[in-house]
Amino acid sequence: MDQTIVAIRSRHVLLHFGSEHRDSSDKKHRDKDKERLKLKDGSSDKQKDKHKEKKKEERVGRGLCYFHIATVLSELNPLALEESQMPLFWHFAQPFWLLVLGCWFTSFHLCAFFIPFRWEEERYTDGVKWKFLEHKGPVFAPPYEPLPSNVKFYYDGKHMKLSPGAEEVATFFAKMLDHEYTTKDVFRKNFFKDWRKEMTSEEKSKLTDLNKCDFSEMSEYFKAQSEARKAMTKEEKLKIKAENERILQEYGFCVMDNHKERIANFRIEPPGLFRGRGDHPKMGMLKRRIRPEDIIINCSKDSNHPKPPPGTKWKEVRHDNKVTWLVSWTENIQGSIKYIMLNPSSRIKGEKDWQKYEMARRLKKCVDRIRAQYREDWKSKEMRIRQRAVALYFIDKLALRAGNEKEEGETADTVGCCSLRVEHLTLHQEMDGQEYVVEFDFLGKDSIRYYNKVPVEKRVFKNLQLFMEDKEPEDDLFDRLNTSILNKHLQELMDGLTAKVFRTYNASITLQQQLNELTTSEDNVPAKILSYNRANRAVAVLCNHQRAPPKTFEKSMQNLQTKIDAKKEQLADAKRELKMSKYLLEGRIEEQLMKLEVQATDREENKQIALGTSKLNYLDPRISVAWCKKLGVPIEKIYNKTQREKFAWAIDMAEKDYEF
DNA sequence: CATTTGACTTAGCAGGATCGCT
DNA sequence: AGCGATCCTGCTAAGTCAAATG
Repeated sequence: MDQTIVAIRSRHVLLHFGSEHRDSSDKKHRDKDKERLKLKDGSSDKQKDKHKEKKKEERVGRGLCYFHIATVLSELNPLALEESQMPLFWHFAQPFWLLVLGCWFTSFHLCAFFIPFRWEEERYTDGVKWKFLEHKGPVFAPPYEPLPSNVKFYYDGKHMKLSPGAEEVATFFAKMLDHEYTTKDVFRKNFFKDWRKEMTSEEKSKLTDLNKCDFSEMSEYFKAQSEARKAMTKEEKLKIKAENERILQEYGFCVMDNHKERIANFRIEPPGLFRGRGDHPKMGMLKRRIRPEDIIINCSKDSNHPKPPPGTKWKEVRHDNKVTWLVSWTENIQGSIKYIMLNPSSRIKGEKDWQKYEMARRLKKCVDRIRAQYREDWKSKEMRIRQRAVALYFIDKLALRAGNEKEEGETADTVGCCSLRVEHLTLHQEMDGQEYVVEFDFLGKDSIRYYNKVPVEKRVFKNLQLFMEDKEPEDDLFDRLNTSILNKHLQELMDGLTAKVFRTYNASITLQQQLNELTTSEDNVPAKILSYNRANRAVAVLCNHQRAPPKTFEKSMQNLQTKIDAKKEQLADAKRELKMSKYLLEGRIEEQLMKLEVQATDREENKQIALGTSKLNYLDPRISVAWCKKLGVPIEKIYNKTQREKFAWAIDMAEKDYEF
């Protein structure tokens, strides 16, 4: 039994383990385990008391709950704790038997229990997200290190020593010199304006023209630094790695309601020059350094509050358990709030993710009705209803985003469905032998171009003509519609329905259909994976998830082709030589050849498509898990380690017959 | 009611880490 | 072992959407 897990799986008890385990069915160990859940400074005593009160509340709720071994053992069944060292049985209020035999774990490895069961009400009512939250606060960006005196800055050909404040901002620019955008007017203008704000009055009067600034020595210095970093010895690199690990251990985790959880982004964003995506009017602006005085800490009252660095203060410490963030600050470019939150592997994120897919599955049940409804609405005598219906058709059919209005001049000019303008589509009565074709061409999120030619139904076409009548190109296509109106309508059609649910629904259902169509159990594993990637790709195309072709694409394709050719040769050789092992050898080479060819196809088809986004955000992971189980594909071939952590709930939950 | 704010998800990319070959 | 190719992770911008605000 050593190093193994004894777990009896009923349909409703699912266990998930870290990599090191220790028998904790022993009571002594159990107490130790409880100790280990605390952060360094500890807080479990207060917690324990609180938890007694909480027990009842936590048992009611609707949702997927997962617990640590300590939670399960100490909280869910205190009786069993006393009575038995061995398998614990307990009977929950409703017809679900939960059963746990034993478990191993150490303090450094999270051992998560996933216990999906039906609760009767909300786990926490009124939007309460947690009862206990303790963390160490953020890690700040390292302070600015002034340049050595031999690295000089020149203005109009003459050496000039900059004040530390001005120098720091100058280095930001110097580091970007190789980037194309430092040549852009808007970038330079914004940068120079913000740089001047950091200058002393003397510098301000001298430095009046960015074109006369020579950052080349700075730039060279940083390049040399990065070379030096690469050339470091193994020991030095190891030392840095160890230090990073130490920081991770200290600041990278928090305790939320008895779970030790990984924090997603515990490091504060360092200062630098803002680079928005696409044609952003604020590119080049100075993103200022965040100090403790800018930071709002969120934690529970009864926790050990994080301490600000010596000699500093937090802006505020609050105890808001209606939100999930641990730390926040206001960023100076857009004035928006940034947060430190938990890792996707955390309970709070996993639960939310699961809910998202459950919502999409609810849409599946009534999507026919909703489609019938919006088709009916194309004929409405009210313009606003027709617009709403056509927009919804696009969102459903093309998986467009909702398209909130944006403040003009504050961000890049991008649109989604509700914010489409007349200039973004062209109507073709007939095109390439098809009738009623709509040609879309606009920039969407992240200024990614959406280009598509879609045949639509006649009624949609006629409506579009109507909406576009007497309008200028820059006018809104749907002038009687916005996302708020649309979502209110959707809310009436189905509780909790919003525009983005259609993206999730259509993505997931597409994956499921494609997997069914493309894969057979007779295929070998590489062929199955090719099919999986193709199904994934169909979704990525639907959602318009693009990427820049990898810089090394052509070359890597060539290399692969070389390998294929070599393999073919090898196969021909083997066929010529009539040896005993002929068949075996041939078979093996053929298999290798096929593998390579599959790889080539896959890569070619994937040139400009990014699969990651849909995999991570739109595809119900249970579909993939079920597919793997059904076809005997190891889950590791589909999800890497991080992804398996994020989708642990699905991996444990979904059986091979799961249907989205 | 329109507008703003706040909290949260979704997004592509750069560069570091790891892999697999010679 | 060294090296290029590939994979993965961290980063942070840019969306969605509901609630707060005026």
